[in-house]
Amino acid sequence: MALRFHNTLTQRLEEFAPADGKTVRMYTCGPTVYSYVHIGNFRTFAFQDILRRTLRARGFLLDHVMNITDVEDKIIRNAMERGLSIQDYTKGYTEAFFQDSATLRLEKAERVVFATEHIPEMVEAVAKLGSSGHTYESDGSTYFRIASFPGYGKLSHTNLGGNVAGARVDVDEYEKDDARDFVLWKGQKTGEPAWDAPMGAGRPGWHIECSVMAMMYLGQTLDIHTGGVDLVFPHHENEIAQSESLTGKPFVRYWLHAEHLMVEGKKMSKSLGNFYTLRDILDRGYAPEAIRFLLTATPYRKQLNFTFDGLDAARSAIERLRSFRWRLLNEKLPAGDNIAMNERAGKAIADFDSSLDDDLNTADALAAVFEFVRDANTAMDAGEFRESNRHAAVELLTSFDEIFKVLEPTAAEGGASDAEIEELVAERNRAKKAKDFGRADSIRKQLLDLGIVLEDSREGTRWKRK
RNA sequence: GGCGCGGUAGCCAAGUGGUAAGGCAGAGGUCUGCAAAACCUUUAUGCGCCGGUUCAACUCCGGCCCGCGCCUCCA
Repeated sequence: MALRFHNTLTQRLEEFAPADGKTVRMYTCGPTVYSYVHIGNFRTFAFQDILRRTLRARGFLLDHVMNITDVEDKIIRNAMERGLSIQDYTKGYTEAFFQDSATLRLEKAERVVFATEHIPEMVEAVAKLGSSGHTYESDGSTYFRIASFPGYGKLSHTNLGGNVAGARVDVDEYEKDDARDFVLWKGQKTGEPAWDAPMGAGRPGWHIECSVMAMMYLGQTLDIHTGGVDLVFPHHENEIAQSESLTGKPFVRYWLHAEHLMVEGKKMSKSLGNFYTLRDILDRGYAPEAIRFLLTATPYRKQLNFTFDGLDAARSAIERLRSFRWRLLNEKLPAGDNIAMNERAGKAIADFDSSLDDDLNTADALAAVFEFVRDANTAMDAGEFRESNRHAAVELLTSFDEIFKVLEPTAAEGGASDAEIEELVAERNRAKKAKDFGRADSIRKQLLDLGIVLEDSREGTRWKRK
């Protein structure tokens, strides 16, 4: 079955292939670095990571651009309050974002681009929109006139010509012809950082930033553009209006949007204050893999309610997979081959792949893996899993972990070294052999206090960090 | 009000017009110096509610109720 994605533009499941058949050109709206991003933001970035890895597993090359918005109202306000340049203010948050992403094992986009490094191109785009009659100036700022773009609303499927009764549109705050017109270029106010431009000193609006950088690196029509659902309107709608007004060509072939991470039934957000940063959760002793698993195990188009119970469940689920892998790699197995078992593994891999092909159905993909783990464990217990079956099973785990990336534990900082632990385990095994169980138990206890759990088996003692 | 997503076991969560995946948690059992791990059994006569179509619907159609999101910066 072919790879299929739900396209927000058409509201349908569509077969996907890059326009050139080989390289997927995709753009992701990255963070605005005015503070730490929270794990709700990371839900979307984790989805993009699953997307990247799946595309590559299908043999495509990637040219993925992620922007960093490093000039914006909150950044300017906070930087000015602290007497810092916007560069100095954003630097730490940008680095923290990269660090947190790496901690969650998110691949870095092929190109990470900064808004402040593309101002001339944005100025040029605004000027070009002006010369083609899409803009107007008001109070020093330049606005995009929505009425000049007939397709406006096609992504969010809203008819903006009608009334907006009930919507909280505060018209008074703006000097715009139409409440939905949006700013392309913000005129400088006293003391604010600004760049020179034909339309007056100022700074770019958020929307033009993404259009310009996306098309500059990826061409006039992108294969994929992703973000959270809250960006559908107005951000992505505005990107379409600007971009297509500039080029006359479709801006994006496939729009993919991730649903929100919820907390106690509400969207996790800075403004509600109900958010956790990655650091908050790591401080509570959870491993990054558990967080990654939780964020990715629920398909991206479904709202995901974040709970610590959910994190506990994720931790246990990963542990089950790791235990199976340990057994697969270490247990002595009867010689030979069990053809049925190889076929079983092959079916699991096929199911895993086709689930991901189906709009990245991670929950279904995981089910294929866990079902195989149960069957393989059962076969091992019965002596029906043979030496030569290892290969196919390892292949499944490899396919799985190329996407989910949770099997390798994150190395603990500090604490006992592997060598020290091995020594204690060896000593305990000597004590066990001598039937000195008191000594053996005290070593078990000692290691447990260090966060090390022991599991005895016929093949020896396995240890793992809690 | 408009647009969108969703309501499946204690929790999380797949799914199909033909009789409910998977994970976590719980209970009982096997194994075990201890402890784990693993395995087995067990936990939804029912998939928000009401109608309709059908031999058959959780799955299709109609209506309704509820939750969430967007419509303002926002992943």
